[in-house]
Amino acid sequence: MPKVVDHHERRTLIADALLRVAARDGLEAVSLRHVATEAGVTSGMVQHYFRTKDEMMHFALGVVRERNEARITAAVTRLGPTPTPREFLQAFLTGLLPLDDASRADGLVALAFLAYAAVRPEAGASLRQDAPQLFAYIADQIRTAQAAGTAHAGVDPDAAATGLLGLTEGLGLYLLTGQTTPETALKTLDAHLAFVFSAS
Amino acid sequence: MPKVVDHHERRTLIADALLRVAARDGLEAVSLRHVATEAGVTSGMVQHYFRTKDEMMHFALGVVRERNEARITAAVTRLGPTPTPREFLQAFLTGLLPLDDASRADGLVALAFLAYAAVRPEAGASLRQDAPQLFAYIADQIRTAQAAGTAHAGVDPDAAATGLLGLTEGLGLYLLTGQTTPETALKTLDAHLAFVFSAS
DNA sequence: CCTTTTACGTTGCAACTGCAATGTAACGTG
DNA sequence: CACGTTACATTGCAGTTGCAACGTAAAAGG
Repeated sequence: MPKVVDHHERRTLIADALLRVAARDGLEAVSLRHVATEAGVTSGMVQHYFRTKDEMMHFALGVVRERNEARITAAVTRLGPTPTPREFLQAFLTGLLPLDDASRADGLVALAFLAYAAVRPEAGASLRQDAPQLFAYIADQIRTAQAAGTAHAGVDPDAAATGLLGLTEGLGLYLLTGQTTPETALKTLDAHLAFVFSAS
Repeated sequence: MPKVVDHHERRTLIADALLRVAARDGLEAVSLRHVATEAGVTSGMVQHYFRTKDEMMHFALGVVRERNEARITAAVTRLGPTPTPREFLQAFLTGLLPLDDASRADGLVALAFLAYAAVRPEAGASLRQDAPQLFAYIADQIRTAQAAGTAHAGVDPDAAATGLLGLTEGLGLYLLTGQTTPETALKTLDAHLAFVFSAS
């Protein structure tokens, strides 16, 4: 085995360059040569690590997902060991929002990929795969709170979970397009949480 | 003045072809020649009615907005003369959701344009321009309901308006990506309306 | 040392892109 | 019936695209 290099590291390096290009100029500006120059390598090297452009795109999509996941787990672990369901959800959903520059850039890319995947079923599947568990998990949090008496018993956990996630997604969109401010978004999210959970 | 043709009609014809291409293959598949063949005309004609591709894009974006607007006003006028704020909002927000095939196609295109505009500030402005009035209008509906005693007095009308619109947008996204069903989306929207308004 | 495998770099190509340029036919107007 | 304006169609061009083909250097294994 000659000239050993960390394949995954190289691929991530290239994918990072791709994401920078996408965040700056949009996904349609992503070409082999653009990504290569952005990464400071030759286009031949890009071709060496990704046999096709679609393969590169797919890998980059995975990187975005990983980063988002990392952001959320970071926000949640910052909470401490035993958060209440409401605290947990508040941190979780806030972690989903593009509030700082880094997550904003990722959000823009994610938006571009969403449109990209909307007309490419096979790429869309990769986005959809973990959604059901997410819904179920959030619904469970609400059920737990209901059992503990800290959430209103009247609300349907599943509908509430969909509502919370959908609202977060929508607020994220508004943030990305500049139709609202971080303060308003956070306030709105809190207001919705107040609908689901009992006083404070 | 020779050979009189309805300019606007031709442009709409071309824009419609563009939207079909965009809905089927994504915005990046939109090229002069693709649009021309889809419309069944020559690329020369497309160039005749749009001096540049950006001009064509911008026009098509306007068509999408108009169609959306028409859909909403249709849903609202279907209500009858004196709807309650809740009925009105229910119809309004439901009209925003991509529930049938036609609005779904438009929604996909709108999503693509959103990503497109996210990295093109001048195009983004065209999307943002009517948002503030929309927010204010919805907030006013809630205020009216509060004055009439049909909405909970405790809720902040502005936050609730942002919440309703954001949720609708998020649900629309979930519908487009197939992460939820129309039934669930409508149920979730209803549940959120129930948070804001007093018992049905 | 020598061979084989890997890691690139370079070049080239066919396809496509937006767009300018140029042509032609038709129609209303003087 | 000219004639100028408008409505297209055709062609061409420079730039970009994804990708294949080929080349070279280096390092591990025999």
